[in-house]
Amino acid sequence: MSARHKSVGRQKDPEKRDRILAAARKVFLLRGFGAATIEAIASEAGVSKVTVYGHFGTLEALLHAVVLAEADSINSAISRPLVQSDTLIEDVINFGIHLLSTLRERNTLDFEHLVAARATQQPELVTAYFVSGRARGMELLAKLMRPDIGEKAVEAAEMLFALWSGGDQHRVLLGLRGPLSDDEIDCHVRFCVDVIGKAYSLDERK
Amino acid sequence: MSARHKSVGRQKDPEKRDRILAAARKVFLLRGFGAATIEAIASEAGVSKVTVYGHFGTLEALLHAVVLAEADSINSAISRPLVQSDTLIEDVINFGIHLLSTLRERNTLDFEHLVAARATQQPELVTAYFVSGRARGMELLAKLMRPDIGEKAVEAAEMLFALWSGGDQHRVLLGLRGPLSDDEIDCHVRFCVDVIGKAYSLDERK
DNA sequence: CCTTTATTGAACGTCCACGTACAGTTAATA
DNA sequence: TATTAACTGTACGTGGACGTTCAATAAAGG
Repeated sequence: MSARHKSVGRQKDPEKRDRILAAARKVFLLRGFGAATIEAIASEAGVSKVTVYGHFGTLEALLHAVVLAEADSINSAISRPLVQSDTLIEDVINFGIHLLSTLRERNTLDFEHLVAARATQQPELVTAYFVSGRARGMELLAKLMRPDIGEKAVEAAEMLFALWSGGDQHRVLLGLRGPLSDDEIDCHVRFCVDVIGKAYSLDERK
Repeated sequence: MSARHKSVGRQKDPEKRDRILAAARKVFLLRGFGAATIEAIASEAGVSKVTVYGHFGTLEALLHAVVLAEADSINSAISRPLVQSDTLIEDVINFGIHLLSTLRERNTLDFEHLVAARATQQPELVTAYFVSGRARGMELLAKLMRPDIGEKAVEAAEMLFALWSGGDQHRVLLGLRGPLSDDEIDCHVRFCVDVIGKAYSLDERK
């Protein structure tokens, strides 16, 4: 009955799929998941409603696809090859600066909200977003510090992440203040590294 | 025209107001804001729809009221008079344990989600929740440490908060793992205090 | 060629929640 | 007592989005 008709008949247009995704992205961010409708997305994509149903079945599936794509993009932004500097500490600092610069972007913030809003109804979404975002970032950071502090690196990376994204950055996420300035990021990142450095005796040698 | 008819005619029944609030709380937590309807809340409260419109005008207003009430309750839970112990550090640790015990509760987590989900559409909600929750907690913690480290106390309190509620507690919030056990809380709280203690030379004297 | 699938545009019936209105009651004040 | 306003139950019209169907056209395979 339900055999795979792979190469029979017309193909689904991948370009339309992309247009739908882009439109969905736009609508979700603009109106939030609750107010987003398939019809609005179809119209925004310049595509018929039936086509949307054909590519993705439901709003949830659409959101899932959108978030996955974006998580990937954000993630690869974070893990972009870092400039190697003289000391390990400088490397860590650069990583932090780069991370916070990404986290303060309007786009990133909006996506965090979008995902958080669905935490109860679509837990897999959160998992996917977290795993391909934060989790990979932490791994990278830990790898960076491992030469110096060994197995404690994972723990230290987690603490650094917590410090970096807590405090004022958390306020930014909640919309309680505007995005951190470059100076604030630099200052905050270094300060946190200092704190963790003392606790884990990260030192200056390379 | 629009004079205040304060004491003319029947009064709005405060008990019904409470029933509506309780019902709204239940419905919001159960179905999320997006799927909550005034009719469902009215029926859950055993009250006519018109009465709900009379007490609160909109769903948003209802959510606002519900969140304010809950934030107050959570907040007063956090700032409950602490057991005085021998050392300042023990006091701080007790505060942290108490805080994390509150944060891991299903109820608290659900409310954080509810608020986060509305961050874009109802920013005032986030502000209110944060101010009467986190912010007061931090003040208290800072006050606790001020005798020892003076003006740095605010900064230190913020760092501690970040460390405490980051890492695994953050995973709990995202639904990536079950709530922290008592042991985990105890251990984590002490460890964080240790880290911050080293950076700010919190010491054992009282 | 023929068959199968994708896509469109429009139309469909359904459902659900909205916000309001009405007539009748219950409770407060003056 | 008369007045004013809070309530109830019910009903109404409206609008929005759902998910599906249909006939027609376009693209891909055998």
